[in-house]
Amino acid sequence: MSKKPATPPPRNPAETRRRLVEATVGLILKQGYSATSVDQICSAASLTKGSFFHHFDSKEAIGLAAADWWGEMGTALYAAAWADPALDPLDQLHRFFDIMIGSTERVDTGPCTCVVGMLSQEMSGTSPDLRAACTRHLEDWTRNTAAMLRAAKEKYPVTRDFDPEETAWFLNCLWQGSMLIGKTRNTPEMIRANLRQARAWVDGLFITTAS
Amino acid sequence: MSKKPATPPPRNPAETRRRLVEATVGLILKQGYSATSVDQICSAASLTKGSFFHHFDSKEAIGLAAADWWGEMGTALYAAAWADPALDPLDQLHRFFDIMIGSTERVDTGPCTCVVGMLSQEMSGTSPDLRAACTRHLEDWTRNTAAMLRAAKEKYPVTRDFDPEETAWFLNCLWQGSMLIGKTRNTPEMIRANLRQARAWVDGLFITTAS
DNA sequence: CACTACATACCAACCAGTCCGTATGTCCAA
DNA sequence: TTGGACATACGGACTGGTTGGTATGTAGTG
Repeated sequence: MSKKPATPPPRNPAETRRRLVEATVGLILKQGYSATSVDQICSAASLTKGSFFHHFDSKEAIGLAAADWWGEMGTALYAAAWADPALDPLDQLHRFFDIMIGSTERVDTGPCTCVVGMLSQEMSGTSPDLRAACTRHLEDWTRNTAAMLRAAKEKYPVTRDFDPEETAWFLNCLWQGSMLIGKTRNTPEMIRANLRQARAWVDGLFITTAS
Repeated sequence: MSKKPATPPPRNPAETRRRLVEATVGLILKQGYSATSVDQICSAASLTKGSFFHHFDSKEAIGLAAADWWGEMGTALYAAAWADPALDPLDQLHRFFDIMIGSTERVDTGPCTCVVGMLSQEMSGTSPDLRAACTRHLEDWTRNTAAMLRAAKEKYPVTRDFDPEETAWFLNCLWQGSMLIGKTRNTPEMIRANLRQARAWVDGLFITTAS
């Protein structure tokens, strides 16, 4: 008989931290940041408050961590579209829309929603740090989207001039707004319809020999 | 000389109720619904909690009242665009965009934001009643927008077919998303750029002899 | 042993909501 | 015209529970 019990309390700080952040992300997606209490986070992560405040100085600190976690997850998700420079920029953009449409199909986690959008809406006015974190992630998203548009603009003739940066913000806002209003609806069908329209709009910017 | 003192304790329930609702609207716009306490509402309205709960059964009840107040204000604001059936539908749509652009110019009340968007984001997942109220107001907005698009579609030849309803939701989501992301930015310039792009997009749907 | 990772117990402030007292306006009868 | 009955409007103290955060203890680890 070994002295160690079968499942010794797994003393794993990195894993514990990850559990706390992921629990926070889940709660923010369900009920928002303000309505989420530290106690709820702790019980969702099967931990106590003492442990929580050992890993995070404040509730705001884990809000920042949740925003960053979400940003990294999003970057990884979208990487399939924009990370391959060999891919045709228009194909990149199509993959990009496919990924967004795909994220409306996971109904198990409730409606399609976004931690960064949630935090921007709730906390931009009261927490400069959270606001800055959201700004950063939104700018990352936009920068990558603008890069695809710019590359497509260089490769293909355009039907009318457009600013890739402005267009990227347009798409970002449409995406965030779709998730927001999508929460009030029973199906994600409207979100998908918006993405189809946006895709058609982007396609319409370029003249391709194929079509 | 009237018997009434110059400033009698203003026993005016309708006015009191209005003050409570408007204070709530202001606080929701600044810091969101969850982060707004009944005590804050009371002190903003210079009232006490006893009075508050005389007029409203719960915090949720004044949330509903705030949503409705906002919806009515919005309807009144947009009425200048869509209430005149004699107006050319494309002119209606242009006025519509002018009104939205105009509401980004009031910087005195902080960034351009929306009570219904706030409540949708924060409370759709936890309060069916608030969610229903938001759904209703968003559908009103979309219905009126779709009506303008439909009228324009009947009057002018179109460059490509489109569904007025779907397009209206597209515009609504863009508008909400613009206000959301606009909170993270220092100027409303991005919101205005989005509205300009949306206006150009709508214009591009129709063939007008003028252009 | 020193240090980290976590638990327990606790705090003052705050939360939504209740209770009750009081001031005010309304209606009706004398 | 007076005055009392009654409902409404509001003030203010209070409650049980929750909030974010702290102080302290203890067990595992190098």
